[in-house]
Amino acid sequence: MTVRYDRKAPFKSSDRPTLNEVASRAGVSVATASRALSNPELVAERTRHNVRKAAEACGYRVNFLARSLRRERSDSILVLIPDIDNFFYPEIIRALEETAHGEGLSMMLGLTSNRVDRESSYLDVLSSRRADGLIILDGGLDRMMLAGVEFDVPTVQVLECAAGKDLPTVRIDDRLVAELAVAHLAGLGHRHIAHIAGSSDSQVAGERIAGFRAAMLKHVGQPDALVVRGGYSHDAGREAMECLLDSGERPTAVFCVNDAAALGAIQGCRRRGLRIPEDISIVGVDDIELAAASDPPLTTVHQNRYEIGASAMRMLIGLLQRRQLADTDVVVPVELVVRQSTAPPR
Amino acid sequence: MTVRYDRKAPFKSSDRPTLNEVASRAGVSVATASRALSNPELVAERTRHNVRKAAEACGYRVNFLARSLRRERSDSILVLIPDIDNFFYPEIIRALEETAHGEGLSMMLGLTSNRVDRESSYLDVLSSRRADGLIILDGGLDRMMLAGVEFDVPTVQVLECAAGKDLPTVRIDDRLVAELAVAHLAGLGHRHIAHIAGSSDSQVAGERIAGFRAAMLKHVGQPDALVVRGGYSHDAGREAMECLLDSGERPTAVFCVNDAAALGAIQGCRRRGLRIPEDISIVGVDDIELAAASDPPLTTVHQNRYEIGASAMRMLIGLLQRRQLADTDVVVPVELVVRQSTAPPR
DNA sequence: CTGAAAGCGCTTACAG
DNA sequence: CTGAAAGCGCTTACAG
Repeated sequence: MTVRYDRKAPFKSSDRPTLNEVASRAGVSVATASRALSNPELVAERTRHNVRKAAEACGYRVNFLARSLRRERSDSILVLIPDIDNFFYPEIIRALEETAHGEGLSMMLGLTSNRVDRESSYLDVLSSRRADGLIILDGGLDRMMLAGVEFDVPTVQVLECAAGKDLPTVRIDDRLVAELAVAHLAGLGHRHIAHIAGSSDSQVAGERIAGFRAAMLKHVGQPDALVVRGGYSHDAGREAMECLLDSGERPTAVFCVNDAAALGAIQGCRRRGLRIPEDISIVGVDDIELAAASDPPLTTVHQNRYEIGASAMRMLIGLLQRRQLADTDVVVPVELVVRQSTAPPR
Repeated sequence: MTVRYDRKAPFKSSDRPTLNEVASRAGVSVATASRALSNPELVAERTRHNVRKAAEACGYRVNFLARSLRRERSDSILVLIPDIDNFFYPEIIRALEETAHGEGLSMMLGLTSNRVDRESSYLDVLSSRRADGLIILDGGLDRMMLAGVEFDVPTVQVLECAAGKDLPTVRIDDRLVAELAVAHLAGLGHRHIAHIAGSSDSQVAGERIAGFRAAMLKHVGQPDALVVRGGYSHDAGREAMECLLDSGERPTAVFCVNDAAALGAIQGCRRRGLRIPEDISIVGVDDIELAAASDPPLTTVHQNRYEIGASAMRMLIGLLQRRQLADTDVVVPVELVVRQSTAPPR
């Protein structure tokens, strides 16, 4: 490997061969050189061959900036996520990236910390044509709509897709998530089931609460089941669990809004001297890597995060190519995974 | 919020106002309009004001593709990481992104899965001028050098910076990491200390092994201390620990190559009926979020991942601006964090 | 302080 | 199948 980058001299892009160079080496016009490289079927085989050899000989690489300016598209996608530290996102990002890369698109990543100012500053990236489309996770669009931000770019919303009813979305059925969890626990014989919920401004949390109540009515005949506000983090789950136990409540099972909270809840139970699953059964949601590795391994509702990411990117690519929008609202299936954190009540 | 994007009609970029439009609204030439917007100090105050008003009136946004073509830089950075599922990377990515965004640069993210083909396919992004510079994590450059890939773009290597001695790097002192861990354990009175190491092709793993041996010699006077091959994952740590115990070895303390392996090792100990820290003390490296939340909270060598990412991006920005390269090899400090997974031997 | 002009490197109707 | 020409939307020496 030769590292040709010279740190003393300025990095000159003009040293690089252009299509002009290729064309003259091959003895054709730049138009023909362009065709030979980008639309080979428009050109005689002989010409094609000559141009390709010339391009290779001088190490030609197309200048995407020029191509993009001319074609009026950047072949780049902007992905906005609120918080990359969340264990939930990395696999979605991987799916997005691999799907984009497979189609020859680049992926720009923007982190918003759920802040409208960051979100709207990224819309500049779109409006300045650095990206052709937007994939936005977890309700960013909602916030922007509330803040009155205007935008006009092909967009797919992923999860937390509340307000933008009109935009294409990829999500899961959060009521079904709760139904699966409660049906499992009720099937084991539990009747005192509590729900540690997400933060109150989250649409996902709301749907899971509604699903929990509906499922409790259906399977246990209990309309006003116990719901505690918690959050999506380990700490939030632990604190909610400790509060719950300290308040004198003693459910035999707890359905937690996600795995992080469920793992926190397990820790909270332990601190109060309770064993899992002997004293309390715990169910999470997400099926993060840690769920299987925890002690005990966590029963949870699996989300296919790769599929969520891949669907979203495919949908956006379809939008950009103006294919029909048949699947304008994809619901990715979920599935209960039974492990050792749940057991019949004693 | 108005969603002006019309799904039936093609998305026409030509609907958008150009500098030409702004110029004629303001009654000046495009040259002056450009200056008023990009280099306001070159223009009379009156003119500046008129141009800005005109730009605002028609909702003008600069076309970055055109600007980039003209300026011969994309104001975009490519970041290549092997594996986003690793808990270690997200905070580095956040630091990279925030630092880049703070300088008005976009960040493109490429995932390589440690595969040379993916890595070199991303070099195309550089050579086609979609990005001005490269930040590469964890030895990708090494592999490419071995594979004979050529490239010539401003680059900063982060961690696992073996072969490219000549390129700017940001890393930690992996020997010091081992020294801190062993000194702590030896200070508690441990003499039978084992090391669960990383995979053998990793330079980081090699340095930590070397540091471990040196520290064992220094603090315990034992030159051939026990080293077991493990890996960077929870499972690898657990399996290594189980192997170690099953082989009849019974160290009183174990220094693990990272936190994931350390948490796995704790689980392995538990499965063999051993308590942490009463029977065995465990030290990790990284200080991932989980380290503090685990049971018991893990003693570990903290890496400032945010600083690693931010330094790398700052260094690359410096390179691109041809500032001097004084700090061409930054070593980010590490620090021992003592929690409850270590105690004196019984 | 301002404008006319050249040019960044491509792609693509339009003729031939 | 190929070439000459226009143009994507900017920025920046160069004159004035």
